[in-house]
Amino acid sequence: MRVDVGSSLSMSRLEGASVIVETVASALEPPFQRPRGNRRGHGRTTLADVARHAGVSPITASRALNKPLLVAPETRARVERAVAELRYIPNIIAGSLASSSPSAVAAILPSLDNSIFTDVLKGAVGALERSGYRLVLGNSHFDPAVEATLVETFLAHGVGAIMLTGARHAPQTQSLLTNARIPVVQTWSLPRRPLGACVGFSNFAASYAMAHHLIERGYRDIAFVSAAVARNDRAAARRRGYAKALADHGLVNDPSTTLESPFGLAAGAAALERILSVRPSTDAIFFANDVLASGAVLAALRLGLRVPGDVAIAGFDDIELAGHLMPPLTTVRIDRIGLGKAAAELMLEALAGTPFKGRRVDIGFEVIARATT
Amino acid sequence: MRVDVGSSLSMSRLEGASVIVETVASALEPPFQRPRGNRRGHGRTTLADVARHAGVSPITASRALNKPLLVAPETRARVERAVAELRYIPNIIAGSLASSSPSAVAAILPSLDNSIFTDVLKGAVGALERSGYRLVLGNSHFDPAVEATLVETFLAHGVGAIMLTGARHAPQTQSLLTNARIPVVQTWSLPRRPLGACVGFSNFAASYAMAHHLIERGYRDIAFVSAAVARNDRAAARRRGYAKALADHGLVNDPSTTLESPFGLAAGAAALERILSVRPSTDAIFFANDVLASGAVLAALRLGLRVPGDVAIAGFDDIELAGHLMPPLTTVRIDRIGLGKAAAELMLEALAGTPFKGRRVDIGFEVIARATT
DNA sequence: ACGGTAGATGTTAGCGCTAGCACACTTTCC
DNA sequence: GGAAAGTGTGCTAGCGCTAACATCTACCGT
Repeated sequence: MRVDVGSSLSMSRLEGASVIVETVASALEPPFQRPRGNRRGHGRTTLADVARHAGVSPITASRALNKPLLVAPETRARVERAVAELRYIPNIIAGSLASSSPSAVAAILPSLDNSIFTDVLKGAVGALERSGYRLVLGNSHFDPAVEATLVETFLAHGVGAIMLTGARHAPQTQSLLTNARIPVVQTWSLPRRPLGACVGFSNFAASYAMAHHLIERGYRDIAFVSAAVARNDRAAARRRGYAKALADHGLVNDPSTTLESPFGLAAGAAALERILSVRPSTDAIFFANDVLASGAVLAALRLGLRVPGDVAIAGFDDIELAGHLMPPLTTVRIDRIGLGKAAAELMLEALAGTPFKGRRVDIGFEVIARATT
Repeated sequence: MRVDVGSSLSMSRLEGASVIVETVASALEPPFQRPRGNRRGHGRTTLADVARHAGVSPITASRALNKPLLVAPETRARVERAVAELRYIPNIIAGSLASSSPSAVAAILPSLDNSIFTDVLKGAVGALERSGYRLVLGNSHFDPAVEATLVETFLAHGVGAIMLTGARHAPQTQSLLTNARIPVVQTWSLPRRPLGACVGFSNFAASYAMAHHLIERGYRDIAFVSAAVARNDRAAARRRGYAKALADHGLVNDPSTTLESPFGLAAGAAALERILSVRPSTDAIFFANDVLASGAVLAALRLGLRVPGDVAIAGFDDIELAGHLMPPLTTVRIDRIGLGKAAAELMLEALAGTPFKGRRVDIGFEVIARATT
């Protein structure tokens, strides 16, 4: 295994000491003995310092900060004053080691380039806001091996729950997760037998619906572009939904106009040009994500192609840009913020003890017919 | 102080145990005594278990994993086998408490909605990849109070260095940072007296250059739109640069066409309409970020306005969309990935002991004249 | 042969914090 | 009025891991 790159996003709650501006920490160093062999030379203020300053035991100081209701108001006030005067910053590392209770949950996203994932994040952060759990985020770059390493890292850091994207994961990921016995939420799709719970929608059905919409509009010579299906089970499901719709209506599904594409506006533009050169009779292109579709719409404008006159274009996701394009893009709307929120809430419920295993939350989808079809 | 929402992105290095697929952990639980009063009922495999299984002392097992060169190859192999067989996952929390050495650095960004910040992230993650430090990311939502709380949280978590966005910070942030005595890198601007080091460019000069470009092209009735300057020192500096350029060329700087705007394509569109209604004679609009400018270009297309015929539009940042618009957007290019990389490298150097304080790295800017002006 | 040095492993003592219990010292109740 | 049930605080003993030192073995040169 090699170096792994991940990323984490955390949300946290921290009681802040009001800050006294003068520097007092060293002046107030207690004159008492330090245990010999004390290794910390850096002298960061500890809870013991605070306790001494407040004239209470360390455990009382700890309680005053973490379980204020168990401490007499007057004692608590003394501790709080000591905290402020010493500019005490708790050592959360030590705290969570001692209590061995998770203080964070993790989410692993395949990318941060696409705003669809940051929207999910937004929803999750919102739901976690008042929970007391931080959210740590990993970026798997659509690589199952990186995902597995991230899972391992997060387990090593003691997260209480993990949110994954998609239904397909490395065997190692699954065994790590099973072994760790922590709640897992899969997002963006609805596996029949989720690892823990899942929140998503039927990518197959959504894609089928969009393909159906195109066929209904009268398009007959349709092309399809998605991300590489090998690394992306959502893209794979969308391609299946598209293929099924074509088959159900007796249309040919030409493999030469069923493309896999990298990500980005430029890639969408390239796919458009490629398809029109491979098969000029194409009358509609269904892109399995809006960034590609937007790239194509913008390219059409540059090339002087009329949309949908010369070629219709449909997308998937309903990103902000979709509605601002000229013409505005037909797409499939997914409530990404709701998805993130639901996933986070499932994790919180699981951490609170609610039965969780096997729950499947369908957030649905909506075909938004705008002007590119 | 209140609940704080942040976010973190981490990059990490973790030696992975090769995984044996059958579940062996419980079967291999050592038959030996457990110290009485052991509080952990969950039975996660510890390093002590591994050591026992390998027939060595815990410290040797620790060394075999963390300082392999200090351990005889044969012993190391035994430990590694034990790790694999027991599916041992190290407890990083405990490790970093014991060693009290930082294992992460933090970056605080004002937003994840704008791809310019995720680009910086990309650069930073790249530089940190092989360093052994994780990167933790906080999202301040352009709020200095949230930033202060994030700083506090990160200090509580023991990060070794912090990267901030912009030059302006709450007094509390500054005092926390001074007190913590850890390296701080400020990004996106070049304060004369940085808290630690800084990496950025002159927002004033870049903005001046773009305004100069517009004036040079013959535009005389120029408007300016930026984010709210009160919460964004970069926007403030850009507005000053714009104003200076106008003044230097004897042009009027009409306050009624100097706008502050929320973020997003829709906001850019609204700003365009607002300016053209307030002052129909406006011949150019300089947007201090590309998302607003792009929203305006797209809106112009919808409204049937010719760009630059009816109104010229300039942006700032050079996001991907800028080059794909029709017409492609004139903007200021910033090497954001390079910025993130340089900032991360500064942190690493500081952690390695290189003198650091006061270093100012100018990454420059480049006016990209495309077709909207 | 000897101390000397390097290499490999173990012993001890915490890192800073918090469960779990123990211990006053109330307050409440029949 | 005495047991029962709080309330507030402190002590002890770790959480799982690792720094620092101590050992304990080769192996070295002179």
